[in-house]
Formats: sequence, structure tokens, C-alpha cells
Amino acid sequence: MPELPEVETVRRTLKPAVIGKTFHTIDVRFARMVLPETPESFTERLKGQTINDIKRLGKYLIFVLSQDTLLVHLRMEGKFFIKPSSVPISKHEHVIFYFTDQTSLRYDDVRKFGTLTIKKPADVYITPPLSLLGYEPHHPHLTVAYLKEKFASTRMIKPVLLDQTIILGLGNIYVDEVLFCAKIKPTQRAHRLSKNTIDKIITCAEKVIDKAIALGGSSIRSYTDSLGVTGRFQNELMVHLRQGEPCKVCATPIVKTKVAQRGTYYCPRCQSGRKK
DNA sequence: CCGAATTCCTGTTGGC
DNA sequence: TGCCAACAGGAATTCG
Repeated sequence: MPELPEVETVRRTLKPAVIGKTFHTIDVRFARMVLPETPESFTERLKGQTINDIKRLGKYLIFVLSQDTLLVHLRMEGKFFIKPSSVPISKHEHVIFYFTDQTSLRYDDVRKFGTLTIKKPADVYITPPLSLLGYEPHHPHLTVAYLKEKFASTRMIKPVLLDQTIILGLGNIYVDEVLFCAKIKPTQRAHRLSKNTIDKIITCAEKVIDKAIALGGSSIRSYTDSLGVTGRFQNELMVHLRQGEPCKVCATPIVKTKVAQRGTYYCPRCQSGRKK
């Protein structure tokens, strides 16, 4: 489940490896992945284009090509690999970009949830999905006043923090970590949070995301970055996947529950909402 | 309009 | 040991 730190790690490792390369042809083996294009139109449109840059917004990778822009979302298990063109296609490689230099960029995705969408450069940021996104941690518009307005809802704080139209880039792992950092119970209703608590959410989101990026993201379950390098933030997790283990702050066993259909980990003491 | 539930996928895990 | 249901989850879509 690549979230902002993992996608940023992919961007940083992938960019120097593919910049300046030109697509010779593209093999799309799972049609749904490139909707609304067909495998044929996807290939025809991108063939001959050169990768000039790779940017990122939230969990989206933005491949800036010579004519078009390719928007990629890795969803749960999407990964990129670079291999010589002669290497046989493996089971979960669904889109293979063959470059003119006999190397290839391969989009690998066990669960087939990822998406690759072609956009005209002028439309990228002003059409969905990017036009609908909120602000990343560190964005100057991510203020207490902005969140106070967005939090005016009876929804629980966990699904609100997962909502990409509000804060951008947090997924299931980092929401649990941010809520632990800010000492908020995941089921707390968003509209009941004080300005002081909202300020803590902003500070904690920045702190957690910065540290995770610095460590190359988290390698849990099947996630590894594009060059197979292992992230190290999984060792720093305070609550996520730590069911039954002692809280690193108060030693109370970490609890796992389900909140808004998501596996959710929290410390029942540190995140009780009461002062100790 | 809002919020909750469902859907897309397949490898892994847990129960019996 | 073998079988199969349950589980994992981001975000688009559907439902109430």
C-alpha cells in the first residue's frame, strides 16, 4: 500500500533511471488498467514519446512526456521494475514500456488495482482526479482554519484523514501513526476536535511523513520500492501492525479494531482522549 | 448532499 | 495436510 512516502521513494529512484528514454512500443496486457484508452490507443498515443521528468502529487506519479502526461496510481501493490527488453514477461507485469535502448520499464501489480491514465499537459491539474485533491503536509494552505472547515462533519477522524480531498498523501499506515502522534482516538468525531488538536494533526502529519520519506518508506507486506531497495520506516511504527505488543510510550498493549472497514491500530491509553 | 457500503483483484492466512 | 472462507485495502461507484 504505497502512500506518500513510498510513492516519493519510487519517484526518486525511478527518475534518474528513465529520464531521457524514449518509448519504442508498449505492451498492455490488462486493458482495464489504461481506461479510458484501449491497449491499442494507449500504445499508439505514447509510442515515440520521451520521458522528460517524473513528478508526484499525493500518491500519484506524474510522468512528464514530450507531448503528453502519464498519470500513474500504484494503489495497493503497484511497482515499477527496469529490465533488459529481452527478459521474459513475468506473471504480474501488466504494462511493459519498451524503450529504444533495449531496456524496458515494467508496471507490476498483483492485485491489478493500479491505473495509468494519459492526460493532455494543460488538463493534468485542472481535471479529476488531481483537481479534486486537497493539500499535502507542508503545503502553506494546510492550515488549522482550512481543516476546521473540512472537519465540520460527524464522520470519524480516521476516514476523514484518509480522504484525499482534505489532506493529501496519508493512507492506512500513516493515518494510524499520525493519530497516535496526536493522541487522538481513531473513532473520535472530526467536528469535535479543538483547534489545538487540529494543529497537532498538522504537526504530526508533517513529522511522520518527513521521517518516513527520509527512511525510504515502509516495507510491509509486499511493498518494496522500484529498484528493490528496502524501506526502513516499518521499524519506526508506533502502532500499525503492532497488535498486542506494548505501546512504546506507556507499555499498554496496542489494540486492533476495524474503523470504516479498515484495520486500525491504536494505543487505548495514549489515545483515550483523557488526560493522564 | 452526505455518509456508508460495495466493488475491483489475488496472494496469504487462519480455522477446522 | 488439505480445503476454503476470510482478509488485506485506495478510491470510484452505488446505495440509502
